[in-house]
Amino acid sequence: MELAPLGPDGLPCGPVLREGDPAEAVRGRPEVTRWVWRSTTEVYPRLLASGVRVERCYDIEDAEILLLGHEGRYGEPRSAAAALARLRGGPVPPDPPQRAAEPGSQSSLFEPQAVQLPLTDLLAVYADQQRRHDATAHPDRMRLLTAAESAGMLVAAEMNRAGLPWSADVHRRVLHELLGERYAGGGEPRRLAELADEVSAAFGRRVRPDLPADVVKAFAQAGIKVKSTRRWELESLDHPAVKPLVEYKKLYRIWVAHGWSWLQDWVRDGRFRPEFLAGGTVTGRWVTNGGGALQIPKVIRRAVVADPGWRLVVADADQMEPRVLAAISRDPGLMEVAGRESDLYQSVSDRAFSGDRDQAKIAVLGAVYGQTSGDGLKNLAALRRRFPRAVAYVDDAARAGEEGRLVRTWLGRTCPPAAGAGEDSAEEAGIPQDEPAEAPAGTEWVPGYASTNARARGRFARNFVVQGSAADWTLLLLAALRQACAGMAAELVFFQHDEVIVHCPEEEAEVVVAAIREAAELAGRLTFGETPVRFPFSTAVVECYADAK
DNA sequence: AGTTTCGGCGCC
DNA sequence: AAAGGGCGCCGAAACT
Repeated sequence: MELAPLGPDGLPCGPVLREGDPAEAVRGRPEVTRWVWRSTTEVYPRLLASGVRVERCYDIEDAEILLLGHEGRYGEPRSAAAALARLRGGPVPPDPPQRAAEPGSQSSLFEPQAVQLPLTDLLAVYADQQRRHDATAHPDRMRLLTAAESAGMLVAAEMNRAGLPWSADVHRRVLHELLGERYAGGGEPRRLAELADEVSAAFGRRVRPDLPADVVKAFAQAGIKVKSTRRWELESLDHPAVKPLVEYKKLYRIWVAHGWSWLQDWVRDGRFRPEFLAGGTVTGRWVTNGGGALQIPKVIRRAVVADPGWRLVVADADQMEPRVLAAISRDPGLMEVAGRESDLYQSVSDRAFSGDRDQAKIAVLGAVYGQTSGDGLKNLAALRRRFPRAVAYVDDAARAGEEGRLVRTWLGRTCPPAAGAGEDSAEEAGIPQDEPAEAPAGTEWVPGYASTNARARGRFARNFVVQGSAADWTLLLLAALRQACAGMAAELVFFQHDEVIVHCPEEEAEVVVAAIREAAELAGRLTFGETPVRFPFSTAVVECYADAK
């Protein structure tokens, strides 16, 4: 378990530590504020378990992933051992397979470790990575990115240790209200059984509402053709089974995903402990392993309750994605509306949609997501007239994605040419891969030239630059907020894309609220440089998560 | 019997 | 009215 101290200049300042207890090593060098190590997820939980916190770190393997991506070498093994092999010219070892998380296990604590490198080798990789930062398009931003993501990994490890305060009693009460009594044998609870009976009665025969094929067949026998049993499609039908069916599906979902067995598996000692993983996705958004922590249904949030005398500070970034688009595109009009803290969609609609906020919101999100039909597309033209640079920015990204070129976030996180949008998976599924059709040279890009897969890549890339740059910003936000909370009892306990929860004693709550505001503005300046764009948060100080907003 | 994919839906 | 991005999770269905 090798780690080395870094001086203020980013250079190793020995002596270095080869083995033994890393906690002792860190304790022995209190003047060191930054450590370099192979993997935060393997080192830092052990440090925390020993009561040791570090201010900053540099994660070699995480930086390797980001640098390989930036260099357009996405498929290559990203372990420190692989990086060293590339540096020294030896055979490159493949990455070890990933392992799924078990409920309630602090997985990375006592598991077999990946290949360890002697510290001198690790530092050779580190030095090489520093050189590779210099070779990127924006070295300062790339340095900020690897630093920010390392900081995010510290935050994630600390959140994993803290856990989200969770009242099992409240959770059980909510489940009982929604689902009714449980029956022995683990079958459906009362309310679901009743709804299933109503569905069957409406069809005149036994129908299992949880089986899409059965439901489609039942509608066909009733003379109604449906392509799927998605809710929006069902709700357009005129049939007595629709209402209980939709209600069943909603409750069924809660039962299977956040019901009694979930509670049994994931909540212990008043805490829900998912495993947060910073940088788990191509876009830089976080993921969680186990427990569906980023998909807690609104009704279940009733169970997130602060400890006695403590509060939850729930903070939600206001219209994050269009504000980020303003900052990265530097569209004058969009920067102007994003320079105010007031509702951005309302401002956009005042300018381009005669005050219809919903239309403006649909148009903006449609532009960011690459909507191909419907009202969003219709309103895209109005958006393009008023905010031409902003729309051009995402259009350019989409075209680059279609053509297989690299696309980057503001700080330099790079979208692989065929990631996510299905080129690989489509290929594995046997879908023919037609070449992206080229628009005639000199013509302006229009949708429709490209193949289906290329268009999917385009939508991915379009969204990537916004969603990913937003993730860049939130990493710096978290880092700043973590630092602000360092001297207090306050703990970060939850993070979900544009929303953060801090658990703190009641008397610290107002300080935390202010800290969030300051961290957001600092993160904006650090990430995007001088920009008029503001990044306001809605904050609520509550005892129960469900009472926020 | 064990593993992978699919359909659907939760959150942003 | 109904479609675009990301992710995880579940049971069933479809495989090997």
